[in-house]
Amino acid sequence: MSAGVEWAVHCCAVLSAATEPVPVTKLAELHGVSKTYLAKHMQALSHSGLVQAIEGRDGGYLLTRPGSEVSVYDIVQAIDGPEPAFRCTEIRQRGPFPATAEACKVPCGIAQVMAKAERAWGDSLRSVTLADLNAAFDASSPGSWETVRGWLAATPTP
Amino acid sequence: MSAGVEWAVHCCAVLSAATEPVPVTKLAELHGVSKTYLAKHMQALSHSGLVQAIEGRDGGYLLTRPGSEVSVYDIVQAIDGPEPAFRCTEIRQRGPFPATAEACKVPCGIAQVMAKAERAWGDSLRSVTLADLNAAFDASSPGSWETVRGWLAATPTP
DNA sequence: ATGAATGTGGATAACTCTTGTCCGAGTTAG
DNA sequence: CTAACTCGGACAAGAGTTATCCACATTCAT
Repeated sequence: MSAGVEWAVHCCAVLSAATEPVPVTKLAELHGVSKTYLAKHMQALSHSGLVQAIEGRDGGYLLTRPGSEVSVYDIVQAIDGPEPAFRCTEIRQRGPFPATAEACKVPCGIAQVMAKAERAWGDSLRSVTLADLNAAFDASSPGSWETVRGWLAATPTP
Repeated sequence: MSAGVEWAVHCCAVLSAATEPVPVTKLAELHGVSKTYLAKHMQALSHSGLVQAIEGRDGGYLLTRPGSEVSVYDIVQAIDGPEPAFRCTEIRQRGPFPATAEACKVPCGIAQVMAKAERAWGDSLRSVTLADLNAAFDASSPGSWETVRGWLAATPTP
C-alpha cells in the first residue's frame, strides 16, 4: 500500500475538524512532511471528489462531506486507486489443459477467494469514519483538536 | 500483491493432488508460464517450509502437509513476505504538536484501523485450504484432476 | 564411475511503480 | 491593478518487481 495513504488519512482527519480552507503549506508543516509531495496526494483526493480545492489567496482544501460520512476506505481508494491488489491472469486458460469457455464464465476459484478477502478488508475499512478516528484521538489526547484549530486559524504562513 | 502469488497457489493446488515429486519443468509447462521465474517462487515456498524440495534426478517438489492443512494465507505470506501492507511512519510524533510519549505506548488510531482490516483479510484467506480449492475445481470440471495426474505420471520431459 | 536430471543461489537487465521536486496557470484579497 | 498566494500538471530520480541466465551441488539409472 502506498505510504501516501497515511498522510492522506491524517490530513482528512484535520480537515474534518477545520472550519476554513486549509492550504497544503499548513498541512505539510503540521505533519512535518514534504509540502510538494503532499500536494500530489491532495490532488488525488481532490480528483476523487473527497475534498474541494479553493484556489487563490486564503484558499486551501475543504472536505466535501462531513467527517461522519467519510470512511477510511474512501481515502485509501482515492490514493491507491480502485484496482484490486490481486489480479487474475487467467493462467487456467493456458498450458496443455486449458479451461473450457463454459467454465470461464465464472471467475476461477482462486480469484474468488482473493476477491472475498479483499471485500472483507474493504468492509472493515468502510466501517470506520473520520468522525470515529477523531473521537478516539480526542479521547486519548483531550483538547488536542482545540490546539490544532487555534494554530490553523492564528499562525500566518511565514 | 505480487503476481507470483497466483502461480504459487496454482502450483500448490497441483502438488496437493500429486503423489510423487513434481519438478519445476512440469509445473511451468502445465501452467504455460516461464520455468526460470517460477523456479524463483518455488524457492520461496521451499524456504518457508510449505513445500519440500527433492534434489537430484526424479526430484521435484512435494507438499510438507496435506492440502487440507495448507491455507491460501500460508502461500500468500510465503511469497509476499510477512510485512503488513500498511506501515505506520509515526507522523504523529512530528510537526509542532508531537504526540506525547505516553500516548505513543499505543499504536495510533489509523494504524489500528489498518491492522484490523488486514486481520480481516488474513482471516478470510486462512479459512480456505487447498483441499477446498480442489474440491470446488473438481465440482466445476469433473475428472480434470485425473487427467492432470495422468499427465504428470506419464509425460516424459522432452 | 558416468551422465542426465533436478533444485539452489547469485549476478544481471529491463521494466514499472513509488517517491520526490519543480515551475507555470489561475484566483483572490487589498 | 497589483501582488501574493493557491492549486495543478509536467518532469526527474530512486526503489522494487519481473524476468532471465548460468555455475554448482545433489541424486539416480546405467
